[in-house]
Order: sequence, then C-alpha cells, then structure tokens
Amino acid sequence: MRRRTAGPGATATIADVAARAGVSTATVSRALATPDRVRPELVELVMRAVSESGYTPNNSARTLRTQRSRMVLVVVPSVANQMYAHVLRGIDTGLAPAGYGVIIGNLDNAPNKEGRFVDFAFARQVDGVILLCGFVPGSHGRSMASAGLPMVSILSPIVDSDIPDVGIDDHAAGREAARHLARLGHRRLGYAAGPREHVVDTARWTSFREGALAEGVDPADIVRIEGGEGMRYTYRSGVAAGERFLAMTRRPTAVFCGSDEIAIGFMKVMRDAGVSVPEDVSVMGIDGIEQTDYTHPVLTTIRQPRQDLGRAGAELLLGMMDGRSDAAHRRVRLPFEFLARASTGAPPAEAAGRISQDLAPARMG
Amino acid sequence: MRRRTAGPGATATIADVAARAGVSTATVSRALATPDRVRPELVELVMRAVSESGYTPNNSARTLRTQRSRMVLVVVPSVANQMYAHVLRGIDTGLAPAGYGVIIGNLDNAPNKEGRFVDFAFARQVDGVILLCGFVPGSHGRSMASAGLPMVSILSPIVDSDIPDVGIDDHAAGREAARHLARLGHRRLGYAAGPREHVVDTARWTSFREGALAEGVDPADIVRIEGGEGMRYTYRSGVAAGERFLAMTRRPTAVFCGSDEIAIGFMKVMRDAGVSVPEDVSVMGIDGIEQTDYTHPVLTTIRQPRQDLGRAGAELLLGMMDGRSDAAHRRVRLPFEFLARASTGAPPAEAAGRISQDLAPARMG
DNA sequence: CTGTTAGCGCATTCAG
DNA sequence: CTGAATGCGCTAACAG
Repeated sequence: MRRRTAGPGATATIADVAARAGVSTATVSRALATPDRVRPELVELVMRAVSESGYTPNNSARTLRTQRSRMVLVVVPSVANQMYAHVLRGIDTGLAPAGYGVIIGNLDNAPNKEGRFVDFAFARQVDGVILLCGFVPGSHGRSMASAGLPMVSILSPIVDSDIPDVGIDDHAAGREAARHLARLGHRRLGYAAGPREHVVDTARWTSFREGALAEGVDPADIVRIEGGEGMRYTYRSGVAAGERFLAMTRRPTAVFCGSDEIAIGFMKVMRDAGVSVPEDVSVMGIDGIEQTDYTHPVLTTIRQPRQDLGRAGAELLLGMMDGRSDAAHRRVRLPFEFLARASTGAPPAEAAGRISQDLAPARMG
Repeated sequence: MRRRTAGPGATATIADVAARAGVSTATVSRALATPDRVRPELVELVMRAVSESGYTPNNSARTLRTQRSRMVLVVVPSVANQMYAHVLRGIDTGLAPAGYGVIIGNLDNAPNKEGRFVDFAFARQVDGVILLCGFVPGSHGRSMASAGLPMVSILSPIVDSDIPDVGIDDHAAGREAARHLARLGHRRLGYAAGPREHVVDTARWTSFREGALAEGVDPADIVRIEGGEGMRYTYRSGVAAGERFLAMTRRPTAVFCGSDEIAIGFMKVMRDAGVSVPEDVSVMGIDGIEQTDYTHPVLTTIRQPRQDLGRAGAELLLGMMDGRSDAAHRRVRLPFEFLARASTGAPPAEAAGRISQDLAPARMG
C-alpha cells in the first residue's frame, strides 16, 4: 500500500490533507503557517481536513526544508545530579514557549561519550547547544564548536573561548563563605574540594582563600582537602574529604564544601565519628539543593538560582539562534542567596583563636 | 554562494564528499553503510574524503528517507526528581549502544504540557516512547497511543492497556514493608501516601494493608496519612504527612512512606517536634535513592534497581522498534532490595502491643 | 490569493 | 560493483 489509510500507525501527510480539502499542498502549508494570507473559507476547509485526518507535519521533512530542527542539545555531566537536573528544568521552561525541544546529552561523568553529541551538532540535528559541563565536547580532534552552532554555557565559563555563559559570581560566593566562617570566629578553615582543575572549583577555592586572608586568617591555616581521585561534586567525595579531615592532626574548625552533596557526605562522616556539627566543626555547602533543607543540622549553603540560570541560558540561546547579535558574547551573572543556617556556628572554645565579637569578647589582638 | 566552503558553520554534504572522492553519492552512501559491497580502494577513497571534509550525514535527510529518527522520547513527571533522573540515566545507557538518542519530555508535574510531546510522536520525530509517568499522554482528545509508536512504561503499569512495562513487584514491596514493621513489634501502622489514585500508590497502600493484616494487625490500626492536595512523591508531601501525624491523637508507632523523599520530609518534622526516630516512631521509605544513605538515622528503605529498570525498559523498546514480536506485550519484574536500617526499630515500650520475638518475649497471644 | 514546481540531503531502487 | 534517477514530506519561489 502506498498511502496508509486511517488506522493505528497511520500518519497523514500534507498531500492527504490537501486532497481532502480539495486544495494544493502549498495552500495547506500556508493555511497552517500564515492563515492571514489565505482566503478564510479555505483556511476553514483546511483546518477541518487537518483535524479529520489528525495531521501533524512530519518533523524531519520540515527540518530538512527549513534547515531548522527546533531542537536544542543540552550537555550535562550527569542527569542524576540534583543541581544539573534543576537547571535542565529551567532550560526546558525557557525553551518550551519558543517551540524548542530538548535532546539530552548525558556524559554520565564518562567523557568518552562526547562523540555521540558532537555528531548531533554536525548532523544538524539541533539548532543550538547548552553546555552544563564547563567545556566544549569534542572527539577525534573535532570540537563541537566547529559545527558553527550557537552555544551557551551555564554554571561555568568556558576557558579560552568567547562562548557566552550564565552563572553566579563564584568569586563572590567563595569570599562570602570565608567571611561568614571567619566572622563566626573561625581562624583555621578548610575547603573540601570538588574536581581538581575545574574552573568553578578553582574560582571557589581561590576566592575562599582570598576572602579568608582578607579576614586576617593566617595563610597556613587555610587548607584544601581533596575528595579523592576522579571524584566529582558527589556525596562520596564528601565522605573521602571527611575521612581525610579526621586524619588531620590539626583540624580546621570550619569547612566550606565545594557542593552541597560534598557537605552532606562530609557531615555523615562527622556524625559517624562522633564529631558534632556545628559544635566541633562548622560545615557549609554551596548550590542550595532542596535536600539541604532536610539535613540535620540544616545546612548552611549558598543557593544558586538553579531554575533561573537555566531559563536565562535558554533565553540567551534563543536570541543567538534568532540571529540577534546582541545576544552573543554576553556574560550573565545572577545573584545568589546566602543561607546561614544551623550547620555553622562559633568554633569550639578551646580551638578559637578569637571568638566573633557578636558572641564573645576577642581573645586575641 | 550555493555550496559552503570549509569554515565555521560549514557542513559538508554527501555530494561534497562524492565530488572530492570522484565517485557518485550512491557510492559514498554505500561505502559508509555497507563497505563490504564497495570495492576496497573506493571505500578508502571515500573515507579519506569524509575525514577531509568533516562530513557527518544530515540527520533530518536520513530520517526523512529511512523513516527512522533513531530518537526516543522519554516522558517523565519531573526531571528534578532523583528517582526519575536515575531511571533516565539507565535508559540512556541502554539506548546509546544502539545509536538512539533521548528527547526529554518533562511534564514538570503540569500535565498541560503533554500536548507538545504528543506532537513529537505524531510528527514522527521519535521512533518510540518510554513513559515514566504512569499514563499515556494525550491532548485535544488525541492519545499518544494512536500515533502507532512502540511504547514502554517503566515504574508503573498503564491501566487498561497492553503497553509492556518494567518495574518491581509493588505488591510484594508493600507486603514486605508491613511485615518488617509488624515483626519489629508494631501493632499500629501508618502509610504516608503518595499521589492519590496513582496506580503505584494504590498498589503499595493496598498491599501494605494486606501485609499488615496477614501479620495480625487490627484493620482499624492501619491508617492512611495523606500528604496534602496535589502533592506528589516529594519532601513537602512528607512534611504535610508528618504534620498530620503529629495532630493525631492515637499515632501509629511505625510509618511506611510512599517514597524516600516523603520519608525524609516526614523525619524532618519529627525531629523538629522532638519525636525521635526510631525510638518514638519508626519510619521507612521506598525507592532507595542515594540520599537515604546520608540521612540521620540512615533510612530503612526498599531499593528499586533504578538504573536497571531504565536499561531493561530501553532494551524492551529496542526490541519492539526492531519489530521483534517477542518484545511486545511483556511485563518485566526486577527484584528489589530490602534495606533494613537505623530508622526502624522496636516500638516504644508503652505503645507496644507485642514486642518482636527476637527482641523480647511476646506479651500478647 | 492560489497552484505548480523545485529542492532540502539522503538511501535505494534500477540499469548497466 | 557502480552511477543515474527517484522520492521521503515539506516550504518557499515563482507564476498566474
């Protein structure tokens, strides 16, 4: 059979609709796309034929013809990660009104999967790309960037590139974390690190350090605690950091963790070891995932506007795909929210070189 | 310019490759798809031309021609939910080797978004659909099912349909939960409900009830605690359930929650109210998200093989898309894992009608 | 305003 | 084994 009749799996073509309405396919196409350029009674006729036949335009034909797929590729390190999942949600929210769909490029923390997604770009399967992974995927020496597609990064700037990005000011975040802990009276600070060499991690660590120094903390008393090889912003990374912390002879009295998950893993190790938070050690995270509201103690954290970041990134990309030149080469910074909560407090009395002035008179000059 | 030259945004076509190799486009196509049917030296020639020009077949053209998009739509209630995110990851893992990509259909707990995804199906933008939402999306009276696409459900059977599904045995899970709590000595049990009328929730509730009855619990002592209107398997639903629990005059001594998130929200309310878990009330969840390892106390739960469920669903769908008839109309049940941990224990002495025989001699007949 | 025509890029006939 | 020709379904020129 050449043309399917109605039935399961049947898909009407524009020709079917045209025949049914007694007009040409061009008229059908116009009646659907630009009804004001078609005589009203014909539009009516076409619409009836469309609904009778259950016609939905074939997407690949349309894409092939128009050279626009109305699809966006989102490359994410791990869909299972709370943070990325929420940004993804924001992206979808921002893209949907413009009629764009989302193809998910899940690297699953295994960079060898990049090739698949590079191909998506070159196969013109998508009109644009949003990166949550902090780098431009590539494979076999071919970078996704050379596909010539509009591209936006969220959560992390892309080094050595002019790819627009949207995120928070990670430097300000790191400094505020340091300030918060220092003002509570802590004089020896730890940073439970995320992935080494990652731009965001570097920004947070260096700015945390700067912030601590600015508060008069001794450089020797700002320690970086690695989470273990190959570990990302995960619970397990926090567990590893916690274990290293326990092994230290001179422990920090407060620890800023590179992510909320790290903080949560870290706190678990403390609890299991009988180290109280915040009495023995203050712990804070960053990201502001919902889960932080449900930890015990409730976690001090820096909330990124996850959903808004996604939406802003989507809108930036939409602008670029529409060829609005003002969209490209931009850098969007959204405000974060500092949530000072129960997991951070004054240092234990014996460890405090100086107690916050709000809490007690200074002991050191 | 008619044909782009190499440069940013350039995309070589099969014609470019053919010209460069000095063969016809048909030969290029064959050299790529079925190299064994082409003279080796020509294959060599083509391959060189391909890599020189950076050719990647245009996907919409190929889709239009072959009537296969090599894309699958995954409809998920909420990408931000841990559970779905992990299943999604498993799906991607299962689909990737077969060369299939994933389009994400995020309902975001707002069913009016269904229409978009119904269109994807009818527009033949995908070759198959995986449902994590427990129902078949539809809009304007048109069901996605009538698009005639292979379809599989994961995590929940679809009522009144012959759509194959993969999941755990929810009835067995509910019964085991009841048994676990009853054997610890609890004689008054609560169920913190998920979305009312949801198949899975119904299965868990009814089987929990059955299991409790089988253990000799009085029917009047099995109470369903609603999480509040419009609430899903979320933390907040657990919070609402916790508040209702506290308001009860005769509280259950153990509560089975419809999801881990519900359990975690519930536990927070208990903690804030000074009700100890498990000393005052035992709490358990179901799903087995990673987060349950990091709660305090560590949450007793029933772990669903999230990733395996996703992979199995993907493989089932692959079979259907390949027209393997044995694939359809199947129902796959994967084993779950009962994790008895610290959040469940014996009931408080004054409340116990009977203490588990492992813990103390029976007080009742 | 409407129909005819062409072609997006590819895979697959059908000849040779 | 290879090339020429065809058409997947659609939209956009171009005529009328």
